[in-house]
Amino acid sequence: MADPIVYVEQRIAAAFAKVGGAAAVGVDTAVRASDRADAQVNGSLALAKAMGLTPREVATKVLEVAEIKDICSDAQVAGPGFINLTFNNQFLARELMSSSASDKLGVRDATKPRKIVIDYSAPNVAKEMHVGHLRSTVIGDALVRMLMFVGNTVVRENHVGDWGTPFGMLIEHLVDSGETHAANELSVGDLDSFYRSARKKFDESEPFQARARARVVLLQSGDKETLRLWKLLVAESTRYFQMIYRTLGVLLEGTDIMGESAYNALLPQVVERLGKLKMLTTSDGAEVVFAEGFVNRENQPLPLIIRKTDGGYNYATSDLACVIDRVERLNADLLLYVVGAPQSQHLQMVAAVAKQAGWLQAPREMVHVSFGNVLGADKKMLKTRSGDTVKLDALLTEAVERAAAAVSEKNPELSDAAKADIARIVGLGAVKYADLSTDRIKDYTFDWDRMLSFDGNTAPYLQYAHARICSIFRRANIERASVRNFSPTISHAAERDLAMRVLQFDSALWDTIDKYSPHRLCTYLYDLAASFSSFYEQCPVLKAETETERDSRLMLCDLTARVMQTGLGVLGIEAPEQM
RNA sequence: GCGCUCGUAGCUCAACGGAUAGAGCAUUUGACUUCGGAUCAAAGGGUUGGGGGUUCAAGUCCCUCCGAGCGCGCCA
Repeated sequence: MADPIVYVEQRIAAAFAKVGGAAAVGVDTAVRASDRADAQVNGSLALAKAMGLTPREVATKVLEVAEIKDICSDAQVAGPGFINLTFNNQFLARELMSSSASDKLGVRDATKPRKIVIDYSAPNVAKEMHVGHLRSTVIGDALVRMLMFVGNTVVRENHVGDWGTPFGMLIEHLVDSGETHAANELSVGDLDSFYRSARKKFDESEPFQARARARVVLLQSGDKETLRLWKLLVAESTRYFQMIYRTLGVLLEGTDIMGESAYNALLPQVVERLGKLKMLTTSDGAEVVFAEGFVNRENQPLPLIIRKTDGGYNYATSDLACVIDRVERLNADLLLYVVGAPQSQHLQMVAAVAKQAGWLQAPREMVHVSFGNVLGADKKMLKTRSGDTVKLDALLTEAVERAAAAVSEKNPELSDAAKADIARIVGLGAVKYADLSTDRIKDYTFDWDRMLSFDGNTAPYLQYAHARICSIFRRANIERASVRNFSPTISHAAERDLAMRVLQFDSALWDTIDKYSPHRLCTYLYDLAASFSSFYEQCPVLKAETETERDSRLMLCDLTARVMQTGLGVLGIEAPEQM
C-alpha cells in the first residue's frame, strides 16, 4: 500500500472508534487530500452532536489517541473541527520506494476480483461507425484496461447490430448490386452509401419493399442462400470494424464479437421461461411484461415487448437473452453496458425484468455506464459541414494529420518514421483523451484546436511531461531501471508536491474504477503532469547540488514517468519517449 | 402530459455532502548563456439558472419554478 492517505485512514478510523465508541459507528472517518495540509479528516463534525461535545473537542481527543506519530510530522485541529495531517518526509520516502518496487506502482489489487462482462462499441453491420461509437469504444476500452489492471477477469463483448428487419433490405440490395461489387464497396469502408442506397430503394419502390420483407422471413427461417448472403454482409463489415479498432489501438478483437444474432437460439427460451414464471401478458396481440414502476404517456403501465404481434422478437428479448447468457454461461457477476444515455429507460426495464425473473440476483449487478453526446461548435450533434454524421475513420485520419503538422513544426529534425509514429500516438491520444477527460454523463464539445493543444488538460500536455522525463535519462545516458532502488530524500517543496502526487495514483485509479468515470484518472494525470512541470522548473535533476540529491530526483522522475505511462496506458493512450 | 439527464468565470471543463468553488483557453504582466519555452510564475475575472427546505456544513441531497437535451408499445 503506497498511498499515504489510504495508509493513515485505518489508524484514524481506529482512533475514532476508541473515542466515539458506539456513537462512532457509521460516522464518515475518511481521510481526504486537502490544500491546507496533506490530508484532512472531517469525522469530528459529524460525531460531535452524538457525543455532546464540540467538534474541536472531539478532534482533540481523536488526535490524542491516534497512532500516527511515526508517519505524521504535524497533526492539528483547525477551523470548526477539521483535523489537518502532514506526513513526515521519511514516511513519504519509504512509500515512494515501496511504490517504485512494485510493478503496479502501489495500486492495490481488487480485494474480491470479479468476473465482469463489458458490452461496448456495438456498431451496426453495413453502417458507418461514427462519433457515438467512438465514445462507447474509447470509454469501454479504458474501463476494460483498468478493471484488468487491478486483477478482475474481464470479458469483452461487442454487441454488433447484425440482425433484424433492415437486413431484408440490405440483402436484396446486395443481390441487385452483385456480390463482388457490394463486397468491394463494403470493404473500402463505404458502408453508409451502401446502406443509403438500400434505404432509398426501400422507401421508393414497393416491389423492393415486398422483396425485403420476404427476405427477412427467409433470413429468420434459416434459408441457406439467404444466410450465405447475410454472412457476406457481416464479414465485410466486421473486417472493416476490426481495421478501425486496430487504428484506434483498442483491445477489441474479432473474437469479442457477440452480435445480436448470437442470441437467436436463446430467444424462444426467454419467452418460454417468462411464460412459466407467469410474467407474460398478451397486450394488443404482443407478448409483453409489465415491469413495475414504468408508465407510458397516458400514464398506463409501460410494457417491455418480448414478442411482437407478428411473432418476431425484438431488442428487449435479445437483451434479456444477453443477461441469461452472461450470467448462466459466463457466470459473470458484473454486467457493464457502455451505451448512450437515451437507452437508459430501456436498460432499466430489462434489468427490472431480469431481476423479477430471478436471472439477475444480488450481488450480481447490471450497470449502465451511460454517456452523453458529442457536440459540434454549434452545440448540436456533431455533423460534417454537409450535415452528414462524421465518419470515424475520417476523424481519426484528420487527428493524425493535424498532429503530424504539429510534430514537424516543433521537431523538424526527427526522422520521417519517428514523426509518423509520434503523430499517430499524439493524434489518437488527443482524440481519446478529449473523450475521456470530461464527465461521461455530460455532452461534450468536439474541438480540434483545444484537444491538440499542448496547454491545459490535454493528452499532448501529459505526453510531453513524460517525454521530458525520458529526455533527461537519454541525455545523461542513464538506464531508467538503474535508479529504481535509490532511496529518495525530499527537500524542496516542489519535490514534495510531486512525491505526494505520485503516491496518490492508487486512490485516483480506484476512485475512477468505483465510479466507472475515466475523467477522474485524467484529472489526476493532469495534476501529476502539472506537478512535474513545476518540479522540473525548480529542481535541477542532472545538475543537482549533490549526488544524493541527483539520485533521489532521478528516482522520483523515473517513478513519475512510470505512473504517467501506466496511467495513460489504462486509458488506452500511449506515451512516446520523444515528441 | 409523465420520466431521465444537464445548467458552475467571456469560452471549454473540474470539484467522496466539508473550510476561501478550482484549472485551461482568452485578457494583462513577468521568466530563455541553465536537464526540451509543446514550459513555468503571477494578476484580474463567480449571487454555482431563480426560490424554498434538510444538515454542524449544500454547486452537490429534497421540493418547486425557469431553460436545454433525450426518452415514453411492437426500429435497434
